[in-house]
Amino acid sequence: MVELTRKQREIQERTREILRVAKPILLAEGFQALTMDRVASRMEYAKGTIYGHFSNKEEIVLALALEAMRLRQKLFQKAASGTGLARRRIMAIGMASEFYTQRCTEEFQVEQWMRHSNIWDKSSSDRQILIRNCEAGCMQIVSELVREGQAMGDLPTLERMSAEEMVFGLWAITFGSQILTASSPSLSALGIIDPIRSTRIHCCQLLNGFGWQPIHSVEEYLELVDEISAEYLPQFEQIQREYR
Amino acid sequence: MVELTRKQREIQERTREILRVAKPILLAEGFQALTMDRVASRMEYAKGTIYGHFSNKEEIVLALALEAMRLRQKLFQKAASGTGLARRRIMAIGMASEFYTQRCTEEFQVEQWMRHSNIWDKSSSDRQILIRNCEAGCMQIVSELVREGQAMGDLPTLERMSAEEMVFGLWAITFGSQILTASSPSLSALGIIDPIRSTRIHCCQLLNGFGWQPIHSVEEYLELVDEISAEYLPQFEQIQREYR
DNA sequence: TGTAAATTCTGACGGGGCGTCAATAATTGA
DNA sequence: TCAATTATTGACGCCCCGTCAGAATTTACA
Repeated sequence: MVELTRKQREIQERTREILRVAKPILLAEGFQALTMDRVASRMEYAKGTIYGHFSNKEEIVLALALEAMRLRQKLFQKAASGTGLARRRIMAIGMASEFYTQRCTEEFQVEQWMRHSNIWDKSSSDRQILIRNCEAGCMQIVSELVREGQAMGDLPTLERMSAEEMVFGLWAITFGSQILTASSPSLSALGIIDPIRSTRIHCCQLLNGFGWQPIHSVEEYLELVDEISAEYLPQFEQIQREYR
Repeated sequence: MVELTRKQREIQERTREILRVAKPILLAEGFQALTMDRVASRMEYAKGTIYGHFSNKEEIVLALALEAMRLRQKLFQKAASGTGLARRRIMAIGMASEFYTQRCTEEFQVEQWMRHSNIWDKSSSDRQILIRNCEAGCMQIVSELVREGQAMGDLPTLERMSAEEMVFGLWAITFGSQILTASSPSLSALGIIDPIRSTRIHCCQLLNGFGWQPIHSVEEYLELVDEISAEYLPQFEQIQREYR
């Protein structure tokens, strides 16, 4: 690693400070409210200085998103490195994902901002690549578990369906649920009282559908989920604390 | 219905014209590029006149989105009113949804813009309600089929899980897949070669997981899907033509 | 320590979009 | 025909973006 001069360290620290200032603005008042002038005046620096760190406000959002995704990846790693059969550890990843959405609300929100095409398209491809890599990292953690399940004989391999494609199903179901939950405030008016419970059940049924042993009844599964949840919660909270 | 004066009809026609002008701008160049000045100058009207129809550009997007969702709803209705058991008709709705994403690309995209919180939050609650109602309408079409399946004894009812909550699973999986497909250009780099096929399989496995008779093997299911697809395609295309 | 070069910081500026509203034009109705 | 009503216009004030010439500060070296 290259030695950094005091100046360089100061600049790096300021980059972090910009993100610290920008985050609450973005989260509390939305992307419109996040203006470079505002960030600058809150930091008591001139606007030009901020532009020295981020060439537009979209870059700030992507930088925040990368931090957020790193946290997600750590939670996934922790879940994947737990005990038990592959299916149990896949479930733990489900819990990690739930924890992230529920307890790291702000990070989850930032990830949503990142996906907005206005924002994504205006930021540099360097930063986009970093994020894609992180996404691929998360994906890989899960698909390794699927491969493990297949290798152990717990999960029948399907003709022309890779581990990644199976993960795609779980990803879609949790991601879809989360987006719908976040963007349809009237979900309960539509008859969906407890979307988290529903999502858990759907994941279970999907895994059952694929014949992943041990098959669980919904009741068993929900109990098991609570058990796993209790087991990992302290570890997830630890990771969250370290991140702040 | 109230009689409209010539003037009123002209105004209504102009509202439609605004949407016609705005749509390609939004789709080809994004929300940034959609400016009131631009719409006005293309229509050879003053900006103020446009503001007489839509009080901001977000409203234009929501108006476009409502049109799009009406089309979706019609496709769903057609699928739901087809022949066969409830499970077959649910599959037809899957095909409708696929058709919409694949062949009504523009409408699907507009729906995505609508979901952006910047846009959603800035438009009037009147329009939001119209959209919510349309969404609820789509939901209801599907949940009726679930109830029918339960009533016929093909689908076991689950303790504390409503028809709507089951639909939520299908909705999440298709919606999630579609968003991921649309927003992750690198999906094939992640190992997901054919996301549509994957999504079909996941839906099948979810329904299998819930024990919805007749249970299909993946192979059977994929063949059946092709058959259903061929059956409905002309009808879907007809609806699409009427809409344009 | 003094000073010239290099680096960092500043904020005024041009460009552009938003939404408004007083003024103007067109239409209606008596 | 003409006053009242309704529709249309576009200049205006406001705000934000991203830049860049010049001021301020730091560094390097005699």
